[in-house]
Amino acid sequence: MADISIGEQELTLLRHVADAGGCTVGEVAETFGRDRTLARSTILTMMERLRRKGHLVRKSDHGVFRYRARVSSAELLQGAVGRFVERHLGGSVSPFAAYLSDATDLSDDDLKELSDVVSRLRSSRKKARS
Amino acid sequence: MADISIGEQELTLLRHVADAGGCTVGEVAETFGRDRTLARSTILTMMERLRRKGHLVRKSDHGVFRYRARVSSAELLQGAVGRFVERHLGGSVSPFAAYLSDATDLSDDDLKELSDVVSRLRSSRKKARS
DNA sequence: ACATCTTGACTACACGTGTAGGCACGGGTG
DNA sequence: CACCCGTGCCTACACGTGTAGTCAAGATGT
Repeated sequence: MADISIGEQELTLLRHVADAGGCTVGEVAETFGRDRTLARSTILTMMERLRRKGHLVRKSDHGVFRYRARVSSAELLQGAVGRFVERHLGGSVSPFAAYLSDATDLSDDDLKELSDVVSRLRSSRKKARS
Repeated sequence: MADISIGEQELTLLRHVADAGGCTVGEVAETFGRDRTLARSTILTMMERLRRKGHLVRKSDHGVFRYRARVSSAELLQGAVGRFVERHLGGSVSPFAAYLSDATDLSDDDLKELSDVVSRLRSSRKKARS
C-alpha cells in the first residue's frame, strides 16, 4: 500500500487526465502537452509511468488506448495535501492556515468552504469531548 | 531570484538548523542525523548543498564552521506551503478544506488557530467589500 | 612524539523525474 | 500499391536529491 511517489509534473498530468475523465495519449499531447510544449513521447512516457504506478489504467478503445485515472482529481489533490502536511507540518495545519491568511486572492467561495469546514469540525469536536 | 529548488529532506534539515539557530555539522549529525541514522558525511553534503543554494551561511567559529539559516523555520515553511499551493492548488483552497474535513487527528490548538484565521479573513473581507 | 578523533572537501553512486528521439506497425488516401 | 500519419514501445540522457566512503589536516589526549 505504500505511497508510490509521484512527481510534480506527474501529478499535474495525472490530474489533467482525471479531470478529462478518459483520454488517449494523442489527446493529452494536444492539450496538456501543447500548452507546455512537451513532445508526444514525453506525455506517453509519463502516462505509462503513471500506469505502472497504478495511478492510471488503460483500455483499448477502437485501436487506441484510453487512459483513466483511478481516483478523482480532488482526491489526488487531497492526498498530496495530506502527504505535504504529514511530511513538513508533522500533522499540524497552522502553517498552512498562516499562509492562507496572507493569500489575498482567496475567492469568496473558498472562504465560505473553509469556514464551513471549520465550523463543522468545531461542532464535531464539541460533541466528542463531552 | 528564481527559487532554487529544495528537496524534502533538505528542507527538513534546513528547518532543523533554522530552529537550532546556528549549529555545526557535528551537532546536526548528532541530533538530526542520529535520529534518522544518517552518516556525518551525508549531513555535511546536504548542508553544503544548502549553502550553495544560499539557504545557509556559515562562519568560522573557533576552528569549526557554524551554519545559520538565512530565514526562519516558519518562513521556510510558509514558502514551501506557498509553492505547493501555487503549483497544485492554483490558489484554490478547496482541496485543503477537503483534506481538513477528513483530518480527524487535528489538535485543538490547530483548530483554534484555523478558526481564528477564518474569522480574521471574514472580517477583512466584509470591510473590503463595502 | 604517537595514536586518535573531529572536521572539511571531494568523489561516488543509485534512483526518481522530466524530457525526448527513433523505430516499427497498422490504417487511411491518392 | 506506395506513402504518410498516428500510435505504442523502447532506449536514452541530464539533473536533482538522498546517501555515503575516503582522505588529508588540524586538534587532543597520553
